Amino acid sequence: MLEQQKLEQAITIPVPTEFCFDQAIDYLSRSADECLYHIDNKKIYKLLNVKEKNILMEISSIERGNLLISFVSNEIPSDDVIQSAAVNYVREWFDLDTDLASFYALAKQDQLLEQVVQRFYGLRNIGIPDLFEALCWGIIGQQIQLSFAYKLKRRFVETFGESIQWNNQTHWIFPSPQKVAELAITDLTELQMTKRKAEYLIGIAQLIATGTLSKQSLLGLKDDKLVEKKLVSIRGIGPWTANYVLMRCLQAKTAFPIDDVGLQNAIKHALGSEEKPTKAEIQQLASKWTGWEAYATFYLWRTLY
DNA sequence: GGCCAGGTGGCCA
DNA sequence: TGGCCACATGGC
Repeated sequence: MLEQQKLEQAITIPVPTEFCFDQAIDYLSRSADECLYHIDNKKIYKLLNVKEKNILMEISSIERGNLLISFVSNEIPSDDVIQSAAVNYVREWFDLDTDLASFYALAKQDQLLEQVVQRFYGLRNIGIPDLFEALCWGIIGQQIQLSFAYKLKRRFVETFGESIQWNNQTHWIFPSPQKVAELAITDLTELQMTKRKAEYLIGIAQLIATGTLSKQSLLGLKDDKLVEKKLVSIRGIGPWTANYVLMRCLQAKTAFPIDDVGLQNAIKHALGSEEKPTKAEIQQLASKWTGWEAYATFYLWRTLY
């Protein structure tokens, strides 16, 4: 009975050739402190807000590697708008619309990427489709170790986000810009954010809550350089965060956080070098990645964690 | 206890 | 533009 109800509501999403669900699962499993989705028995559970409702999705891999979205929990949407929002979210989250063939062709000829793409074949640039979440995650991660960044994010989400209970598990959704816009600095410094980070997060929440900044408006700009310029003009967003958000949220293939210390370390290890590469050396290496800088970065990061 | 972390803003030439 | 430097906080 229950099984039948699930099947009626399930949606199949076809996947491209170079897609590997297990790679996505491995990537998504990299931190025990991750709180914005839950993985159990190769199924991903993710709370999504559509039309003022929090809907719990279950994403799994079925025959031919295709993805299946089922809606679980109390609210099972029959609404087309909600269903298409879920499909769009998953397509963006797993970057299913990119043809990776030319990236792999390029990587085959590249000393740094050759081994890496073999090891992570089928890995997609797993994204953060929500702009506010992507910006916050970038800012939270500035200049601190990733393990601590996850802890800060968890505290932030569990303090100011919403949640539902299902199957003995709490499922969280990222705090809304409206909620964060009204916070005081001390609300965030109590979580052990620095004062400056607290200012950045609240400031950006206010820009989004008032409609001054939106994903749609950024995507409406003519090219990615303009988006970068717009983002960098916002307090708390420098070149690193702008490119990080371009690559994780706006699916910009040429986004390249060149100053990233993780990228430097990944290249150092890949080259078996004693020292981190200089910016000029990275630029030299990246000159062969034209059009695929974001994917190259994402795959190199993957070698670290 | 010192150095490092998926940096940024501000100041100075 | 490009180069310093203060900033804060946990991890190792």
